[in-house]
Amino acid sequence: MHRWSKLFVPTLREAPADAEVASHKFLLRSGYVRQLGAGIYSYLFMGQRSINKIIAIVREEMNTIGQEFLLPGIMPSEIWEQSGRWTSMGQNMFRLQDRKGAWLCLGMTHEEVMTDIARKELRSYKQLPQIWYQIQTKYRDEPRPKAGLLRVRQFIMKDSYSFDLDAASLDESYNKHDQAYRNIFTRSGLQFVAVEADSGAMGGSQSQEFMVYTDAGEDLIASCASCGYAANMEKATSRLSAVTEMEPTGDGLPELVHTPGKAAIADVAEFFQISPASDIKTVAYMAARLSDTGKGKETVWEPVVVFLRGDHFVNETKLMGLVKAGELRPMNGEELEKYFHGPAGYLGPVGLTPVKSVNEPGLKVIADLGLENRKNMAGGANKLDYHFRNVTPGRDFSWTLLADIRNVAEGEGCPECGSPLKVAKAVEVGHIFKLGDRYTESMGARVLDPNGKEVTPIMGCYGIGIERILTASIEQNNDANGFWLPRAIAPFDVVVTVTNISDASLLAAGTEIAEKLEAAGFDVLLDDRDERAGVKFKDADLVGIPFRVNVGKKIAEGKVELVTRASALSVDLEIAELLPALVVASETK
RNA sequence: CGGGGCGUAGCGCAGCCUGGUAGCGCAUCUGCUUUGGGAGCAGAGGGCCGGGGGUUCGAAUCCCUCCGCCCCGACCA
Repeated sequence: MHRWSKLFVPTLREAPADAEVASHKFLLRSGYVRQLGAGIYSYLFMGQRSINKIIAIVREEMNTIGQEFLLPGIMPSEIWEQSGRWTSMGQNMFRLQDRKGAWLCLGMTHEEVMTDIARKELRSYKQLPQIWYQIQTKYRDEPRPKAGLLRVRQFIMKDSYSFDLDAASLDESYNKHDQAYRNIFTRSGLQFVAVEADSGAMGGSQSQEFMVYTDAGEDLIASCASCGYAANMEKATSRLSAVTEMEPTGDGLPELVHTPGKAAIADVAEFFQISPASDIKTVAYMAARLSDTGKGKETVWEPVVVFLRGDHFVNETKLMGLVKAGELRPMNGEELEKYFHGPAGYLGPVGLTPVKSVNEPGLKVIADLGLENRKNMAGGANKLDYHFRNVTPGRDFSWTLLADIRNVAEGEGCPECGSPLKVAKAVEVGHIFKLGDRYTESMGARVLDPNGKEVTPIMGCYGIGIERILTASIEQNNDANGFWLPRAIAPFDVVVTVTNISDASLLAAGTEIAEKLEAAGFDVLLDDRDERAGVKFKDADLVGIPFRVNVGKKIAEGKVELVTRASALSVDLEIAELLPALVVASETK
């Protein structure tokens, strides 16, 4: 049992001005955390207690499938050079030199170290599979830390790594994590969804994110209420309803039309009296690709042009994956002139000569699936103040690749069942990922298979953001007065508020009740501060504790109040009824 | 990195435009009263006005520069 009068719980009546999202405000106001720098926070008593509870859940579930390690937080550059990530990680990695001038980095993830252990120690298929995990601080020099603990430069991550002999075995390791993660997030009291995720340009076959819906989130999730389909916007697809095609004019071939000043999609659509869905949107990029020039790898910028329906938007994550680009930027005027011979606003597909494969150097044209089987569309003529009509994809222009390259939009048909999709913001709390041999191959991890043949084990990696579980929970459970956490991750299960400690009998009764609850297995905070009742009620509402017991004047009738923070419901109970009532209440939470 | 904003007491802010040596609310400390939803009265303490440079008789205020923090976009637990 802890006595509030002896603790350091610096609550704030007002939120600091630079706190924007609910969890950030409340973490500060409740005295859970204090900020040291951009994306760098100290966890105080209450925050640390909550984090410890989250870690305990994670550890317990992970121990059912894997073995806990603790790897170094600082490491030499060599292993990162071997995996090729010393350069590809770029600015996100904190780098430093030791006194001898040797380069080191702070750990932002631990594939390299785990693989280093694996390659030095694993010799036989008989040692596989392995699942190794750790709960450890990660350092990432985020370009933009924000939203309190949601996006920071130092955070605690549970990261695990599996080593398997073959794909079937990796499936098992992956599925074990899937189940463990579901257990963890369920026990943490989060409303979450598992979604299909983008695997990134780094390769890897399958990837799933665990998301919690909240407006503070940075991701967009498309989901279907009727069949359960859910995917990150980076990956989501949809069914489109048919578009009524325009009637062809003249001989039905592309016809040049004078469209002075009609540069925007909406203007063009209005001019032709068509829906934007019948206009072809042109988006021109330069894409940075790592290219093997024969003498080492080099970044080259190549033109990539996307054509899609006028009412659709390019999904740059999908695009980067398709053309294997590390970076995209819009073409500048000079480049537009070079590849289109026309100005922005009047760009179009007719007359371009795309290369045949995305691996070929030269102009790559990606057409969105929404253009498949369409006809008689409008599109820029690559000439100032002119558009074509009667443009039929496939007949009047060709492409390097026909692919899903657009963002799905709210209301479009679910790819599985056709029901309207919903799009909502969410925060990522976990990610599971099949890596394949990306690291084991480059770093030289090999084992002998049953036939005595040397093979490369394949890996999976799996992460959980510890603080994000806390943050997401606060985002899901707050009101004007503060927040409430599920008992499993709250710093205390119950706060016993003695309304007036100058009444010695009240304090004695409160202390006795607190001790009894503690003995029954609850984590109890006794609010024995010399404050007015109102102050203590306000603080209790603020700091995330799910239950409160008020010990006040009703003690004269042998009664106390049990207040459930989430519902704000209060019941008067005989002291003897309190414990059983609390047991019931905390189980239904 | 691009765009926007902000740095004045622990927290929230005013003062800056139009230079004259810093103020309000909350918090803190003392005393009395009060004691179930952030109490009342009386008194007190607390500031290199983010750092450096410049203009000026004089700078929180004007100019230059650096630093920090927040928000919006490209990245991820």
